[in-house]
Amino acid sequence: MERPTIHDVAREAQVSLATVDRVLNARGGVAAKSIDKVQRAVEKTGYVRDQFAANLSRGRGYRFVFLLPAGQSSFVRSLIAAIGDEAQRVRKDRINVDVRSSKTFDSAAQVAALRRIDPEQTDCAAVMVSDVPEVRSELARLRGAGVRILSLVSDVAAPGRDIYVGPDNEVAGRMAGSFMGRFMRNPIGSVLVIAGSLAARDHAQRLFGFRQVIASEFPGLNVLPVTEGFDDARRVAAIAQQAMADAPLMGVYAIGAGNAGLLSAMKNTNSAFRPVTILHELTDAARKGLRSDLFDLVIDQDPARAVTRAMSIMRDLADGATADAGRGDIPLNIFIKENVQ
Amino acid sequence: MERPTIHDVAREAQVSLATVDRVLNARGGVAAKSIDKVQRAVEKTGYVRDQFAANLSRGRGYRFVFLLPAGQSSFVRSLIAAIGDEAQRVRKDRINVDVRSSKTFDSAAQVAALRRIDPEQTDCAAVMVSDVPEVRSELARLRGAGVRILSLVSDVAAPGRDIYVGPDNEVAGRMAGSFMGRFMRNPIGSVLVIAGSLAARDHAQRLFGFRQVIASEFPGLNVLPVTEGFDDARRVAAIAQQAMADAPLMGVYAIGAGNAGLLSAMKNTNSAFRPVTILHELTDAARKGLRSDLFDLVIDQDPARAVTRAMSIMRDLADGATADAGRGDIPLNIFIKENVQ
DNA sequence: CCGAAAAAGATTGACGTACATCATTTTCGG
DNA sequence: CCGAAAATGATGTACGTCAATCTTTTTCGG
Repeated sequence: MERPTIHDVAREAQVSLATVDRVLNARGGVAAKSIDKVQRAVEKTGYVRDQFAANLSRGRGYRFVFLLPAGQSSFVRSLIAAIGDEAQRVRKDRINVDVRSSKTFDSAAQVAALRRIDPEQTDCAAVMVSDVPEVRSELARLRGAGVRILSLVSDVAAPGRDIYVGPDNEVAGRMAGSFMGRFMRNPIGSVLVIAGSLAARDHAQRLFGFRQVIASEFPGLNVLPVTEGFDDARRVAAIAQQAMADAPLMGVYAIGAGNAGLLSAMKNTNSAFRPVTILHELTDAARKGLRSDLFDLVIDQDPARAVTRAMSIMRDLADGATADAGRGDIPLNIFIKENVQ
Repeated sequence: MERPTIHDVAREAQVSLATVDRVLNARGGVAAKSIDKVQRAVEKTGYVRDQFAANLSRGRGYRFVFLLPAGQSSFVRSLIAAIGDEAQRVRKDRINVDVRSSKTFDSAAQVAALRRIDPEQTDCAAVMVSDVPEVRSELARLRGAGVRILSLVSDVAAPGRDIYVGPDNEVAGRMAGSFMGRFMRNPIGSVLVIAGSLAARDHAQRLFGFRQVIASEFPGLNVLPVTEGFDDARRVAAIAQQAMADAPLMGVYAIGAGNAGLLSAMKNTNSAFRPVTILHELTDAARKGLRSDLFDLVIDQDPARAVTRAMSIMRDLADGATADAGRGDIPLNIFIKENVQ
C-alpha cells in the first residue's frame, strides 16, 4: 500500500534504475522492448512521479510569467492583486511569479513584451493580449521554445496557446440578453449598448451573444447602434446621458469598463423610470450601483478564480501534463443586489 | 536572488542550523532571544519553508478524508466524481484522499463514521454532516487530536470546524427570491415552496433568505406554507401536482433535491400558464427543465469548485497555515437556459 | 563559584528523484 | 564471428529539510 518509487518500477520491469530513468525522462537510447517493460511496470505498480522529490532534485522551481495590459482598469488591478495573493500562497511550492504589463490594445507593445520573455527562464506564461497575427506568431515562437502559454480572460486563436483560461464571453452576452428581457415588465422598446472597443475579442463576443438572444427571444426590443466608450468613465457618461435624453430607454447593456460614468449618468437622470441596466465586472462603481438600485445585474468574471485556476493549470503544464480544453472554462458570477456585499 | 534556505537563516541569525530547526518546528528548548534572532533572520532573508523538501524529508504525504452522506443524490454523486478527479490530479503531490460515506440525516451514523477516522492516519477531514451537538462534539474531539476539519457545503457551528467551505445559503435564498419576483410580469399571487427537510441547515437558511426578500421587495406575493419533499422525486411530484391543482401558482421555489419530480409535474400540467420556477443544483433534471423552458433559473453550488477549493485549503491547513474565514466562501453559479450546456 | 539544567552547536542519515559518469553487456552489419 | 555501436547496468552526488544523537557552552540558583 506504500507509494511505489522508481526502485519498485525497476524491480518490476527487471531493468536497472538507469533505464527506468531514461524512459521516464525520455532521454532516448533505450530499446523499444525495454520502454515497453518499463511502461507496463509503471502501470502495474501504479507509479506516479513524486513531484516533490523531482523538483527538489532538479533544484528548480516553477517560473511563471503573467503578461497583463497596463493601465488602471479596475479589473486588471484586482487581477494583479489576486496574482499577488496567490503567488504568496504558493511560494512554499517553489513557484515564482513575475507580473509584467504591456500597453493596452497596443499589439506592438505586446509583441515587444513577449520578446522580453526568456524561454530559458520561463516555464509557463499566462497572457492577456490581443488576438492579432503578429502577437499570435510571437506566442507560437515562445511555445516552440518550450514555454507553455495560457491565454487569460481574452482568448487567442489556437496555435498561439496551450489553453484558454477564462469565461465564455458569448455565453456572457447571451445571459445579459436573457436577463435584460426577463427583468422587464413589458419588453418593448429600445436598448442602449455601450462597448469598450469592438476590436477587443471579448467585447465583440459578448455583443454577438447579446444580440442573438434579444433577436430570438425578445423581438419587441430594439438594440440601438452600438456605441464605444473605450473603457473611459467620462465618455461612457456622455454616451449614456445623450442616449437617455434622445429617447426613452428600456434597457442599457454596458459591455466594457468605465462604468463609474454610467453610474453618475443614472444618478443625474431625474426621470421616474429607470432602464434595466446590466453590466460586466464587479467594480466599486458596479457595487454601488447595485446597492442603490441603479444597476440591476452584474456579470462578473471573478479575477481571483481565474488566477487560481490559471496557476493550477500552469503547474500541471509545467509538470508535463497536457491541457484538456475544458479545464480552463470559468463560470461567470452573477451579482444582483442580494448577493453583493 | 536565490531562494534562501535554513542555512542562510542560520548564518544571518548567527545561530546553528539546529537552533533554526528548533525554532521553525517549535520543538522548544530555545531561549527567547534566539527565537527572536531567528525570526528576524527569517524576515530579513524572506525565507519560506520549501514544502517539497519538507515533505520529502518527513516521508509523509497528505492524508485527507472526505466524509459525505451516502445515497444517490445527484449532487453527492458529482461531488464524489469531482473528488476522484481532483485526487487523481494531486497524486503527484503526495496527496492521498479517502472518501467515506455515512447515512444521510442520521447523526448517529455520522458520529460513528467520525469515530472511525484515525487521527494518527489523517491530516485533514472535510465533512458534510448535520449541525447537531453530538456531531459537533465528535468533531471537536478530532480537532483536539490534531485533525483539521472543514465543513463542506453545509456548515457546522464554530468550535466543530476550522473553516467552512461552501456557499452562503442565506444569500442563495435571497437571490432566489429576487429573481422570482423580477421574472414575473406582475408579481402578485401565490408561491409554492418545496424544501427537502427543514432540519437541514442549508435548507432552512435558504428559506429564511427567500422569505426575507419576498416580504420586503414583493409584498404582492404570498408564500404558501412550506412543504417538505425529503429530496424524493415522487413526493416532490405529488406536492407540486397537488398545489397546482389547488390554486393558480405564480411561482415555485424548490429548495432541495428530487427535482426530477418537479420536472414531470410541470410537464403533465396542461395549463397555458407556467409558474416561475427556481431551484437548486444543476442536475440532469434541472438541465432538461431549463432547456425545455419548464424551469427558469437554477442556483448551483458547483461541486467541482467546492472540491478544488477544499483540497487547496486542506493542503494549506495541513502545512500549518491558519484558515482565514473568507477563504472558504464559494460563489453560487446561476444557470438559465442561455448558459446551460 | 560550583554544578545541574537549559540552551546551543555539530554532525549525520534519510527521503525520492535527477543527472552525470563509467563499466559492461547485447546487438548486428559486414 | 569480429568489432563498433547501441543498450543497459552500476554507482555516486546533489537538492533542502527533518529528526535524532551527541557534545559543548551558557545560565543561574543556592
